Amino acid sequence: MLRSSTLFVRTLRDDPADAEVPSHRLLVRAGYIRRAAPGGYTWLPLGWRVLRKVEAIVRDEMDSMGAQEVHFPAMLPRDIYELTGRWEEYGDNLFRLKDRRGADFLLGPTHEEMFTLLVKDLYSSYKDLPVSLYQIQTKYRDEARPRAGLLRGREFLMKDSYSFDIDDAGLAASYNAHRDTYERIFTRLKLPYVIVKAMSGAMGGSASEEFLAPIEVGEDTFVRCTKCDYSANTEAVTTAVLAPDTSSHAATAVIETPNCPTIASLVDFLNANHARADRVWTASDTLKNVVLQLRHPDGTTDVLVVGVPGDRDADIKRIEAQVSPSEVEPLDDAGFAKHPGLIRGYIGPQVLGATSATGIRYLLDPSVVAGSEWVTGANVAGSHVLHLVNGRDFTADGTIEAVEVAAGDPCPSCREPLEIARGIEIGHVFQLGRKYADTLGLSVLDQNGKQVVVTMGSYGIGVSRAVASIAEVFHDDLGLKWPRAISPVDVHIVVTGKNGDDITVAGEKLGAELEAKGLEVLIDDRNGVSPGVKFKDAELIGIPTIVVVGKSLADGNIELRDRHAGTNEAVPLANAVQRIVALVREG
RNA sequence: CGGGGUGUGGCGCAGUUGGUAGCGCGCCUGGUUUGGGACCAGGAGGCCGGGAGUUCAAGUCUCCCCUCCCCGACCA
Repeated sequence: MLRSSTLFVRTLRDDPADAEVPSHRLLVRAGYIRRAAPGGYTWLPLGWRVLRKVEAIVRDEMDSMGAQEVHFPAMLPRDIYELTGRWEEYGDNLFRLKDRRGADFLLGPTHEEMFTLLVKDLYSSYKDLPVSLYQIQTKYRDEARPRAGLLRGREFLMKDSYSFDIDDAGLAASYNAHRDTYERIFTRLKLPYVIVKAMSGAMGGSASEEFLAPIEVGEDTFVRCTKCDYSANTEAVTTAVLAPDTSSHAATAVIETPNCPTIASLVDFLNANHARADRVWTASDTLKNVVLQLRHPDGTTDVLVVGVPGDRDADIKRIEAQVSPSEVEPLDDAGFAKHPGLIRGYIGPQVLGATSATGIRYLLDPSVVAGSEWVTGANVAGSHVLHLVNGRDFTADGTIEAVEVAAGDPCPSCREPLEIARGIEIGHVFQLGRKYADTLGLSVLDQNGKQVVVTMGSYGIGVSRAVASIAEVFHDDLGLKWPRAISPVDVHIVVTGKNGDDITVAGEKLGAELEAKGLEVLIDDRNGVSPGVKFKDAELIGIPTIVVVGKSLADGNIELRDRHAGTNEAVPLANAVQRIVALVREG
């Protein structure tokens, strides 16, 4: 039985000044964690219990899916990470250190290399596969900006697992098994989640999905449909395919538009001097041509122009994800100087495209559908052109997802509006493919005696981050409200009596009886502490069931308080054990 | 890494034109209290983030560095 009188904890009456987000504030205030280093936290007894419970659930489900637990050192030698180039590639995010002989080591930020080499070390036949291995391990990343307490630290606890398969079908099966397991884990943790498509970037074609807990303080932005179950990382959203515009259009007409280098000035000018009969001109009638520079890995550069509706912004990150590994930036003045055909503020697609006069590559956002009509630059300073039709008057070299995704955009799956939300990344499943196996030489003999490169998946759950995420979901103004499965104890008994009186004796007896039934009990046995203080502490600490043994004992009752529901029920002392055990057992 | 803020007993804060640090909570002792963060009396506890400088004298002024928080960049 944990006793408040001796428990190593100190609750704080005031919020710590350096904590902003609720999980950080409350975990410190209720005595679960203390900051020990930049981006590093000490787990106090109550917090350590919660962390271990989360860990136990993760372990239980991983074992159930047939994954096997191993444990690597956190301190790893440089040479292995040289093999995959990640000693350099990781940059400043990698903690590097030297031993007494000057040899380089690192603190593992993730363990793909180690797992790959371990399997290579032990296995050499297709008969050994598939296999999934995992560990629950402290990870180190020298984050540029640790923030929000446990949500982004430089040292944190993570479950990482890796699957090894002989072929793509096997990888898909392992991936799905992990995905299903993650769903079970987060369900047991009571963490709400959405599974969003993530960009797989340079890895090429592999599936990757993130599990996001939809919480405002999260760092990841995603979209989800207001109607169907579509959701995706903002970078990975695909535009709903719209029907071509088949209406007839007037012939193009070049007009003088002095001093209209911006979309806003152009729209104002049009409404003042070329008013439409049916409605006013808006930014969405204009075609904006964004000039970008691609920087390729070999150091060469290219100019790319992207056409987007004038009321939308281009999302450089999203574009970059599609031209990876090239980097994307706006074309600078020097770049413009090399392309006199590009008249800033008056660029139109008539001079763009691989087969055009300039030869500059030109891609359209899919929202610029075939047959649609636009107002755009005439490639002459002070002139624009009306009624320019995609397909009739100009063509592009192709399409690229370019506009910044906005709330209200149509869902690619059902056309209903999308909404934008924030989330905490609590898990990630990723089909790695053969990247690491190729580089590190992990292959096995197949049934024909031929060497086959193994295909891998990697899967992560932030265990310490999950604790913070749960605290973000389950709290109120008074304090934390843990789900039963991960509460540090099952029951918090508050006795309001003095040492040795009937109330205290009854409280102690109840605690012992509950413990005998297998429940974990915290009893507030502090002498001389006023009931108000004990109630406040109990609410702050957030055990889901609070039992008050106090003045109602005179009527033979105890009080059963539900921290989640906020209810307070009088229960005869004689029935208390049975009631409380039933409550805890039903979860 | 850019921008903004911040740093003073365990926690929250004050500290004037430079004169050697104070309040509330918490903690200790004694007493009175005991159903919503009690009261009285007496105590303990601080290299004022660090370093260098200006000055007879620095929490306070100057310079450099660091921390933490927020926004952005970055983030398997």
